[in-house]
Amino acid sequence: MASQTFEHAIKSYFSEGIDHYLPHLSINCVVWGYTHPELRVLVARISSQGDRMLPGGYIKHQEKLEEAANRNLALLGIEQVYLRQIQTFGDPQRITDPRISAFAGPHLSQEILTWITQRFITVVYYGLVDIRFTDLKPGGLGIGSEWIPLSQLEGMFLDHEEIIVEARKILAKELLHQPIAAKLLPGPFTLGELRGLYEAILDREIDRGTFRRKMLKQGLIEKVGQKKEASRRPPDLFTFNMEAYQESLKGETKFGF
Amino acid sequence: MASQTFEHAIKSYFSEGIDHYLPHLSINCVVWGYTHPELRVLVARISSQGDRMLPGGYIKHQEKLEEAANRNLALLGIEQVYLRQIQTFGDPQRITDPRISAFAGPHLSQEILTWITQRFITVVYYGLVDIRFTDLKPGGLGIGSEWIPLSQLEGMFLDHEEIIVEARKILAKELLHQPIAAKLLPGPFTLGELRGLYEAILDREIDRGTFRRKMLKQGLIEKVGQKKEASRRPPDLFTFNMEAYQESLKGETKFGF
DNA sequence: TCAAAAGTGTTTCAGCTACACCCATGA
DNA sequence: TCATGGGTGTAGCTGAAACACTTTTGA
Repeated sequence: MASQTFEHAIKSYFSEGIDHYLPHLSINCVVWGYTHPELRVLVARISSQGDRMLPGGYIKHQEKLEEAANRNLALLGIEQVYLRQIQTFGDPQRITDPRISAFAGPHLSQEILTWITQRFITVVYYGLVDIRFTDLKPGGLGIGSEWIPLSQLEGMFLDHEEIIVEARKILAKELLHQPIAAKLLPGPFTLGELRGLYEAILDREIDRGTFRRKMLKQGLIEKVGQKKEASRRPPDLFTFNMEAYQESLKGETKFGF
Repeated sequence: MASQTFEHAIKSYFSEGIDHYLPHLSINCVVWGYTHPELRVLVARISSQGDRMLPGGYIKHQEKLEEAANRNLALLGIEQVYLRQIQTFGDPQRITDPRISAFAGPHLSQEILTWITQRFITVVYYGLVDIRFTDLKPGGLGIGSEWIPLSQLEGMFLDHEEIIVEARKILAKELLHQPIAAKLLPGPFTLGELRGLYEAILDREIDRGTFRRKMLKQGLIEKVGQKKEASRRPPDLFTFNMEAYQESLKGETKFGF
């Protein structure tokens, strides 16, 4: 997206002043999206090479944690996203990255440099969005953002790759208890696509027949038509029924495979 | 336990100086124990009335989060406890409690008062211990600690009751995926006691026969003798087999009911 | 008519539930 | 002998897995 420097982005982020934020604390978000048949993560570029970091930022003095997460994501064009706090990373060693000075740029004030290199405890949220209805825009820390597949996590800043790996585990667990697919792929979708999503998250194959019966039996999705496709039988199209979805959250339904 | 004032405990806690700790950050622990047939939580008294808070404290500048949790628990006599981070609570409103000035005492320095009333983001851990092998000792913030049943959460400080309720939900979920009973009741125990633990956590009855077969089939517990008891058939005694326990953690075994 | 993916049917099996029945003990 | 809780047996249900079979389409 944008084509400014990371240094410029940092200055811009602190235009209000550093003392608007709580020291030692940061927010990071692992936002998941799905483009058949791949699971993707939102990352912010911090160099014109392959260096990347998780989207995030700092917390204002009178701001709730989730508000901070939402505000920092909104800077990238992600709004009204499903968010859940997953874990807080606070190892004193986590802020060491040899690239930090190279990225930051030579013209930052001492105040900002001190801020950037302090110890951070970062509260991590994960988010689920439908990539198809999301438009990224330049902004926030970083010089543009993008959706990258899980197989391309090279070059992540600090401990951000580790954070993503942890978030990945939580995602797999969560899938078995909550119908999170409804957030990643609300519809319309074919059962082939939905099954692809489950297979991507769980990292294994699922029998087609079993999958169809199980999903339909849950009563969370409903048929809305047929998809026109080339060279083969057109598959049914479904969407999640949001009323049934809300209802299901009350019970202890199992969504696993 | 001890019989000092909360004010004294606070002064003692800061004897090294406030600037040893990261501002705006605290640690709280929800430590679970089980005395047949009740689940209990460790709390610290902060008044001679029924006012209580979760054990916890602050984080040193070069200290890992889990180290901070362990250090603050060790002050109460809890050591080598199984700990897991569960959630971070950071609502700006969470620090308001009308009782705070009454508890703190009139002779605190301005520095300490400012510290106590700042905004805190608290990283919460939960712990599992066998109450039978635990000796509480006076120390830390608070004027003594005790194990209270879940039905007696009145008088908790700040949002600590809410934190316990959240931890309770996580405990119930966790039980289905990890053999956490091994930490609460390593053994020896009867299957009646173990079943009581499961029923307490899950808050429902479990069929005796089903429970026995399922537990034995998992292969995590082994018979070690018989218990002498009055007026009825003596039940078998079991312990967790820690080797099998460690092994089970690698797989994706289900421990649910 | 073929290939390909979607949809459906069916068999088998594992595991859980619920309940009945016995066992061992001290009063 | 009885009451009590512990241990065991078993019929029946549910649901998942695996695989075969049918359907629909454009090439």
